Amino acid sequence: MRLVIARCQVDYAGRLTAHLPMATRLILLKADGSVSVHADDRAYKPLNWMSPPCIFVEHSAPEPLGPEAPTLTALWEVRGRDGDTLQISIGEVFHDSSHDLGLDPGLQKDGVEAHLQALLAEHPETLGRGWSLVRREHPTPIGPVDLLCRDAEGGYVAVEVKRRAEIDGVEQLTRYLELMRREARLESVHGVLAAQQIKPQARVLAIDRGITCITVDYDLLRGLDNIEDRLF
Amino acid sequence: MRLVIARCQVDYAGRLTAHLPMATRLILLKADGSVSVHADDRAYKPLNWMSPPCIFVEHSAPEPLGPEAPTLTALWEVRGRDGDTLQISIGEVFHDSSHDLGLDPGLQKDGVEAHLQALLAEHPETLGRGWSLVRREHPTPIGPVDLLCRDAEGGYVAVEVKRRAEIDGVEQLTRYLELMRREARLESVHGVLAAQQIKPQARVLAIDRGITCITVDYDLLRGLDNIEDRLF
DNA sequence: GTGTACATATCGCAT
DNA sequence: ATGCGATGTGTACAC
Repeated sequence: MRLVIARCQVDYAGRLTAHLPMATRLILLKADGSVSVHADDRAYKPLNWMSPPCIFVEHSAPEPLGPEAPTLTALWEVRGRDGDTLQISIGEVFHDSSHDLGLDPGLQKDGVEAHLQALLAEHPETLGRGWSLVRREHPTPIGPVDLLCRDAEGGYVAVEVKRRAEIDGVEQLTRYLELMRREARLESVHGVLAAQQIKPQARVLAIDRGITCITVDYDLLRGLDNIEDRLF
Repeated sequence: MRLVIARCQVDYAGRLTAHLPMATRLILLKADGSVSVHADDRAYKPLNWMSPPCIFVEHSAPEPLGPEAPTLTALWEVRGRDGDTLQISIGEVFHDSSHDLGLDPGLQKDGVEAHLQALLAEHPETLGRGWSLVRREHPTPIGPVDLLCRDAEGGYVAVEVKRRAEIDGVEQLTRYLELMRREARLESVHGVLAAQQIKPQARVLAIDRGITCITVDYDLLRGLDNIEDRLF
């Protein structure tokens, strides 16, 4: 990884064009070939970047355009796979260092939607008394429904699981229901949106479409899971 | 901006929990208080981060847990606004430097959807012969339709503009059309999806719903605009 | 490879 | 603040 702090001017041309006037910034060159240009704010997103795979070329510094023009020390050009280009004109360099970081052992995550879905699959009774799981990832022609259950009366219920449900989650479940109801067996399948948090607008749309909203308690579900761990 | 290259272990707790084992990484501390932890790959995405506003606290180095345990030089804690925490245990430090970057003059973009919408608003005849613009951002109860036009016969047309149209663009326009058609004046409003590129699945769904798909040529539109610039 | 959905999405705008 | 849509979204997974 190479860290450069320098005055620079940046021009990107690809799906859009973008221009950064000359100013002092951090230029980050990673071992994967990627290049990113950071200002002194925004934790997550750089001002400009090029994702790998890409080709980095360093041109010799062009002659100054006039006696008043800033002296450039280098011109960097990064070419992406779709013909995207990132041109970085380097002025005064304040820092330039390289570091060998090695491979990262990687990230362990917990709490994402997949885990929530697994917990609900193991404990369908938390969605409704007497409910049982038919299968996870029940296939429909346009994609899998997260959970297919049966309620206490034996009726089918399609459950869409989200961490935070928004309007597109309702649209997604609506499409699934529409297609599932074309099957005789699932003609009267009911829809349930299960999420840790349901946005008000999503709730309104869901109710308008006869979809039941259930907010689930992730910590409670994890608790159930831990109790089971102790029992077995 | 402060750049630290160090062996570190990171734990994030917030919407999810995440753990990074001890390894050498770049820690970026920006002037806005944000913190991000980068490995030598994954392009511009940090492994962990905390967006501003957040509070940074440096604790004294804890005593080693045993004679074999790695010596920690510092323990950093970053607290976000929603109670998110990022804990960084710092081991050996290979680099530590600070730089004053100043405010960035900012980014200039061109070519995004807004521009495409503006060009189509100025040249509705490129969508259909004899078409005229009624208004941009025509309001509906659930949000504005990009363009409302009238065709050569005086019929209303609602146009959703996208750079690349996918299935959710069709859903969006469908919702707008459903609500617009509740108004007597717009009872028979027609739907048009206008985009530089339309994904096959989106096209199928649109046609199934009676929505017309039009691919627009951005460069051609810009050309029309330039010609106009010369004329006036 | 395409299509689909998820993300600690982030970001910007309007209400 | 919240809602909503766009993003040079990036990323993983299934078909």
